[in-house]
Amino acid sequence: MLIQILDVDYVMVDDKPVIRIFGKNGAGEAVCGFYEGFLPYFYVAGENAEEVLKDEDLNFEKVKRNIILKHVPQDVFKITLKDPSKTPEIRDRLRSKGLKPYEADILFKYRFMSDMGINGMNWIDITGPGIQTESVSINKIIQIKKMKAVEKTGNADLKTLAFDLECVSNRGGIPEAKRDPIVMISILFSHDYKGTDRMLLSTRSGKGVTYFETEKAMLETFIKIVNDFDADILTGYNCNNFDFPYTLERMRQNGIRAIFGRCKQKTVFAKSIGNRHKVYMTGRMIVDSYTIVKKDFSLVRYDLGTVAKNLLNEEKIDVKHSEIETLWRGNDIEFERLAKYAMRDSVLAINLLRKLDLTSKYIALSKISGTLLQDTLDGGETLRIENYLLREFNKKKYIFPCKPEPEEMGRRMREREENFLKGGYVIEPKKGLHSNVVVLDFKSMYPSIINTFNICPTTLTRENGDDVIKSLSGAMFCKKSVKKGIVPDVLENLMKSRQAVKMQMKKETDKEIIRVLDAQQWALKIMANAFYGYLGYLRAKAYYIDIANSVTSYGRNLIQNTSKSIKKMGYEIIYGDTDSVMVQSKKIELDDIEKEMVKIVDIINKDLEGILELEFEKIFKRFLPFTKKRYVALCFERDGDKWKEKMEMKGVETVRRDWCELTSETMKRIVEILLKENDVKGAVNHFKNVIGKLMKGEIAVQKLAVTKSMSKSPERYVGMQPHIELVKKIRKRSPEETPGIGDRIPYVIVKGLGLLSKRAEDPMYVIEHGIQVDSSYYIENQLLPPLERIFTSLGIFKSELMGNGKQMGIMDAIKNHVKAAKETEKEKEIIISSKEMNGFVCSKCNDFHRRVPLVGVCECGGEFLFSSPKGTATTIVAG
DNA sequence: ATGGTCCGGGG
DNA sequence: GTGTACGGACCAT
Repeated sequence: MLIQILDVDYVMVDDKPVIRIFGKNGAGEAVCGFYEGFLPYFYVAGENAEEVLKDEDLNFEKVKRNIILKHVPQDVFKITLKDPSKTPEIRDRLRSKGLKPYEADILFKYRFMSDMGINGMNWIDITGPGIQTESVSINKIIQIKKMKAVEKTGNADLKTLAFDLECVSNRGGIPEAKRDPIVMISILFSHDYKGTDRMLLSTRSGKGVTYFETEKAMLETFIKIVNDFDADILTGYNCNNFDFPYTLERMRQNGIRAIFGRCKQKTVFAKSIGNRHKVYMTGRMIVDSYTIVKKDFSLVRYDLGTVAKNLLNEEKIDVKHSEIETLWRGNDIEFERLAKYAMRDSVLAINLLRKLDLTSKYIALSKISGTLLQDTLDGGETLRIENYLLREFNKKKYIFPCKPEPEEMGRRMREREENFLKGGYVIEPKKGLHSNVVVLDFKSMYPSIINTFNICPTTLTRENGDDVIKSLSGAMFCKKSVKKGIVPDVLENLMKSRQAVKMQMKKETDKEIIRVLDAQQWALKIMANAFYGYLGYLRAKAYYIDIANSVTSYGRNLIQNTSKSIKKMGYEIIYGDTDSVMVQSKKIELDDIEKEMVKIVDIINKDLEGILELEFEKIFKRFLPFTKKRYVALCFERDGDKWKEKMEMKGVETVRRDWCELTSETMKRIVEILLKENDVKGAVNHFKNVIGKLMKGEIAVQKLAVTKSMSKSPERYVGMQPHIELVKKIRKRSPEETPGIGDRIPYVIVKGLGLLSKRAEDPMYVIEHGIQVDSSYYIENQLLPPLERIFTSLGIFKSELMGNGKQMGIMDAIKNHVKAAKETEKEKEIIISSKEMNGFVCSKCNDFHRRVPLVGVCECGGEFLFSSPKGTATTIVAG
């Protein structure tokens, strides 16, 4: 029978481990395969290992294996035991006698999967008799006699259950699982469950609600539903860190065993690490939409409301957290609103998963690396690389080192301090707004370097000789002809596979298959690119600083040489970073530019070694660099016989948590005017225009609001913060509207005297009462900081931006100051001095203000002086 | 620059 | 479970 592997674990039966493979067959049925007779083992180097462990019931076998830094097979012991859980103890005994264990920290399930050549989410063909057992909640159980991996592209039909909790705390703030009960559980099913796709469990009765007298009864039913529906995936929004740990704790409080995985003996449990949790469940997977969205999409905020609106264009039901208790205790209509709210959250969680197809990429990563999907989702790159490398090492009779122990970590850290890891080479960008700049980059630079120069832990050698290549940073590696490295080989395969998948995609017409293939080629790229980082990661099992440094030194050399050659051909280099150079074209039409550059690329490529290859990547019709690693560009990329246009921003955020909409909007528009319209004056005018509108009060108040959340009661805040001061204000004037702990509070800064925080106001209140917002604040603190950087790179200073009629006190002062300086051609110094200026001091009362407290004069009526960091006021502001 | 702390998401 | 460990923004010396 063919099954797709969802999870693997083992249990001890009669003192022997039995591996259990949880999967799904093509018909969408859950299947479990039992595999007996596989025993845990590991290796140790050192003659007296047998002597050290003579009292243990172990099997010793003397074998020859390859190890890193030795170039002939070594004698080692293969130690086989019966119980996987005994390994750490035996491993540590060996270590305490100075012996070096290998592969002694590999989870038993991964030992098995690696040896059998089976991967997470891949298909296997298992054959054997069917058996009956009460240990798992699955009907189809096969005693595996034969097993083999099978190539199959598609995925089994997976059942998903989304859930969401509501609980009330009578003390305000986040409910405490030890104390506050769950009052509602909403559930949404991906597949029909008893004629419905949703259920709402609650300890209060109402319309459309399944009522329970006690929380205990409700939780027991929840368990029953999960098991009955037999979900493959459980999801929720932030369920890893809230819903699961909370549910599990409530089950504990109620004396219920959390048996809702596919093993009837193992409970679902959560381990807490700080305020973070990791949830373990056998046979099913937990996919938290929040975790993935946060990783895969760039948004300002990640609350479910924002996420649903931006990514799905679906609305969350608007219930403030502080309202939940009121609604729960309220009348029927209020209760119904809470019920709808609860249900919607489950709907959104599952919609995120399905409509955004959040799992495909991770499934592809699992298939390639071998890691189980759950671990691919929870763990990082290191886990995937090590899982993959273990298999590749073993194929070549290499044994893999263990995780570094504290002593080794110490050594690595000291070594790194003396001989630190150097990165890529960055060419200083040429200032200004450029047109027709071409990006040439090295195709998979680091993987190609590793492959070309045979850089690998298995080729690293300390003995010089004819068959050795000395890298630019001084490390030595065996020549390919003598010994091909495992990592170089693996990378070549990954890159070749990716090309093959891309070719296949071009021929394919089925949308669903194209989607899977696209995820696959993406995952192959991700895996290939992760190797360099892995080899330089301090905690990696196969970390060697020489290796990481060799890779980057070749990279720097390549980019420098390439840049030099292109200059020799008579072209100007505008910018370059690590694996790319940006060249000034002499043509104007996109097609001409491409032809011109392809010629250059061909010349460069003739002299490159191995699989290294420079590529024409794209054209920046307009290119505006600010500093190293920060630029905006209007980019044209080839798309068949057409050109695809897009805006590209590197290191420049157009949205930030603490910026109001006006700032983001203005920034986007100005970048657009500069890049698309190539109109510097137009950009300046737009900026002036926005400022003009702002000062005339023509900007919608909502666009000026910044939202922050209140995590504790206002009294407990030590410093002064605008949104907290606003809460205090609201409490005084309309206590019934006071926001609660955890609520998000939007505010705008209004005109008036006194501290900034004291001038925070509710946007709605501002509109209703026609209060004026503090335009100076918005100019100085919201608009100028990000935009000034852009304009400065074009040689336009604050003075020019702020000029034009309107008297603005402080602004005018700066303007005059800059003007005076300009006359003596000393703009640069001004930029520096205005950067160093960190506040204002009143000339009369000596009061220090970090920000301009509006209208340019101090509260006492005195004028301001700029103040430098050292505290000395330097420049007098003219009134 | 570097180091520590706080907070996110959820209710 | 052959456990193993967040990450970015922001402040403070």
